[in-house]
Amino acid sequence: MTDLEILKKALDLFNEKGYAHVGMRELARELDISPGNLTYYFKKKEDVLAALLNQFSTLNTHTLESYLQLEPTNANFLQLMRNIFDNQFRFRGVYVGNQFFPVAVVEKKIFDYQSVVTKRKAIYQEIFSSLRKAGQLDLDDQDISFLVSFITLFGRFWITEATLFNKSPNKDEVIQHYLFLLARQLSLFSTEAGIKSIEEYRIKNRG
Amino acid sequence: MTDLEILKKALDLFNEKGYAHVGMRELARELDISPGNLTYYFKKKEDVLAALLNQFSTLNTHTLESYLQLEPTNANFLQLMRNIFDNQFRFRGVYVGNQFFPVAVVEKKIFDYQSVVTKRKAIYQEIFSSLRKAGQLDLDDQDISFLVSFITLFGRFWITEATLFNKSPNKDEVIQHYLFLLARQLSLFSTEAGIKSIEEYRIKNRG
DNA sequence: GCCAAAAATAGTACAACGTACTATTTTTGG
DNA sequence: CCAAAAATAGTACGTTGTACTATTTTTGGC
Repeated sequence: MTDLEILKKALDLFNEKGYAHVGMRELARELDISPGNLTYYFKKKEDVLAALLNQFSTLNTHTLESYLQLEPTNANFLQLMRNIFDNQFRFRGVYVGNQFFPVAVVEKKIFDYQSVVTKRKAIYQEIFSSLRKAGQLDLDDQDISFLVSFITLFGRFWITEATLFNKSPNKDEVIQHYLFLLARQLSLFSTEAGIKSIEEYRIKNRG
Repeated sequence: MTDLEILKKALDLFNEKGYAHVGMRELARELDISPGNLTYYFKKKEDVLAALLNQFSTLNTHTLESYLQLEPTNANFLQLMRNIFDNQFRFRGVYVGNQFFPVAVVEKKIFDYQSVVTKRKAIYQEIFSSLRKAGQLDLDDQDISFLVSFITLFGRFWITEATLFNKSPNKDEVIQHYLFLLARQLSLFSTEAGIKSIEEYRIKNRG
């Protein structure tokens, strides 16, 4: 048995039933090991959650890095967001709201969520600034900080809204929906070239 | 002992510690009654949650009804949203994310959350339409449906974001912050008169 | 004002949970 | 080959939600 096998199965179960409704004994049973053995790999259930969050976080970091290689266009930005949305959908079971996080977070040991948020904000700030410089967006600094606040909240909670009633909604459908909303918001601050880029992205991802 | 006394104390505890971290025994102890007696009033912990949600829901309904008496201006709309934000802050402990709801929701017995969301969407649709008719907003039907989607997500999850790290943030501060974001979003679709109305609201509420 | 019925309160118990602890088996490396 | 380490299993403890029963208190009709 390896950590990765455990995390894979755990994520499946969390996605299916929700973190709160998956027990350590159940996870062990699904893995065909004893509960005692499971705690050998992860002493606390929270540790499983934290490990998954770290997986998710590094996945997003890679997604972001490959975006930063491309030229800054609205189309590329939307593609980035689609990829991130994909990641979020894959890890939707770890979006546990504010009921389980703080225990792990406030003590700042296993997963420093707060600093992740701070970094993410800085990155979006950077992204929007470079989209402005590239002539895709037409906005002032206040607009940027508004967009950053918007995308921080929107990009964090769309998946929660989407899975409130339905733990496994149609992936392409919901991502399409929320990406569409995001594109519309972006278009409100776009130059002509920026709007063109958004439309190009839309055409490319329809047919 | 009355239901209302129990709910009052329960909300206090939920706000302070989070729903998942308040036990039935603890709630009983705080009320100076026995656990057995508590279950006489609320058979399940979920029932406490559902009752609080109903309180919250009717409070919002009243808030909304008094708005509908006023003339449709952006200023009045922002005042409405401030009042709703106030309500949400007061009941922030019941915003438990998608971990505890579904059990009560899917079975559709104690609190039909899904229908609440549907109704709320219809109401916002109505509100934006009448703001358009009143010359406050300048938007087409697609814009309205965008704004409705925006405000549904934003209006649901701002409080979750605000309390992710800090269970009791400064109320006026956070409400000011998120109301400011909302006003900016609204201004993107406002007529001159609408923008004026937003500014009037802002002046009135700064002192 | 009594007294059965109802309401309210208390106490106990059970299954499930997270998890700590110990014992046992298997694998590893000099 | 064999001691050390890693991996696995088993057990047990405290806590949780909650079901159940017993007891006390309140109520309403005669």
